[in-house]
Amino acid sequence: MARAGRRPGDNDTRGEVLAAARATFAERGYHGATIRAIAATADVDPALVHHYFGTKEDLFAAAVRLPMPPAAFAERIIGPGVDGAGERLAAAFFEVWEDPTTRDGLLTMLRGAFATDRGAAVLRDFFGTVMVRRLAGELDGEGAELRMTLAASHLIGIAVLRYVVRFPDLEAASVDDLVALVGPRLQAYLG
Amino acid sequence: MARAGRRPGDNDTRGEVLAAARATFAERGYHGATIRAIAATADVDPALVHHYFGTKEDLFAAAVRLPMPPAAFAERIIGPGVDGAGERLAAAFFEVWEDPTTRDGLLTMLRGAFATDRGAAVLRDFFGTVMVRRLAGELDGEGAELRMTLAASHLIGIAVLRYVVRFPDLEAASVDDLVALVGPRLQAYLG
DNA sequence: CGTTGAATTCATCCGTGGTTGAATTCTACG
DNA sequence: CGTAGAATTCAACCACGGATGAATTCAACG
Repeated sequence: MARAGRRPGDNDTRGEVLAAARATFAERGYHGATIRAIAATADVDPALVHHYFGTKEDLFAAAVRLPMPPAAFAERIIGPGVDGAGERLAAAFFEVWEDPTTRDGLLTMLRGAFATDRGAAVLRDFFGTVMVRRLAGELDGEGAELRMTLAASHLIGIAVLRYVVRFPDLEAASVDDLVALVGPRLQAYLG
Repeated sequence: MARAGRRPGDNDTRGEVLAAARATFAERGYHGATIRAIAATADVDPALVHHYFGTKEDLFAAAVRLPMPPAAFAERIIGPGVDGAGERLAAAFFEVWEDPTTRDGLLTMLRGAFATDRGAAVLRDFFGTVMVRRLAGELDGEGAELRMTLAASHLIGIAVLRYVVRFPDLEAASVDDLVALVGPRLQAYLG
């Protein structure tokens, strides 16, 4: 079925391919996700994937999506001041990770950091530029950058255990409980 | 060079292959590490790898090494009581991760958790049985298991950023500084 | 020394998966 | 309508990498 040639009607196949790529990268990681599998998910020929996105690495780059403009993200955390920034950070973190729209893109980025050097670089950049440089700039005291990095590392670890490894205790916990527990620990690093 | 047949002398080739496997898995992850690359590192024919360790998955299982008997590990942390357990946990964590002997095995386990379902299961088991069940059992208060899991997640995150992604701020920090900063946050979860 | 078995390499097979260029079907626009 | 170009599939190539079975060299032991 599905013979050669353009399909009738008005359709956004490119978008479907991209969504399939996100879902597949998120679920199986860079190497585990094959172009063929992505194409199958999008119900499309593998060649079409290349037609739209070029090489697999290009497709990966297109699939990595940040939840919101990084600057806005940082602003939202630190804008109201250092007080309560820990809880705001935790809340914002879970907000984007729990949203099915953005989760796949984030998972793709996180898993990518383990799969390819370029993926690791993406994560380094994201954290370096946005989180640490911008947020740590507002903090007082010694070693603000290191403290900010440690706060970020905690969130990374939670993402790993809750969304990748699916550790039962963490997967079962409610977001409210998590924010209540994690927020103060983050605040301890920031204050 | 290296013609067919047994090599003269008394040598532990099997051990060298295993070490090469650990190093390669640690550096490139499960999929990135090829049997051929491992064999080349050990200066050996690929077939020999299979001869000793069977399938690639078997080799991976052999390469994942825990730093010490998990029970002993847990005992060391919680044995002296809840007081100071946070610092002891942090110290023990960095001890095994900074030791080049054990680091490759741990990296293999951590990266493996991202690459294959089985790898994720290994990590789940390790944390589930040892860390959480054993350690959380000694804690007081509500949600001891979740709190313990969160403490563990922080350590995982640090491992990711320091040893996998190689985030500069974290890589540059001294172990003493890290223990001093992280210990109290872990203690906050435990107490 | 001769024989057995372990250690090691050789040659090769085969599946998987990224990639490509040509062919086919549709839409848009004159 | 006719033609240009975009969307889509077809068919195939080719490299990489895991796996295997036979052949070769050495050690151990009688």
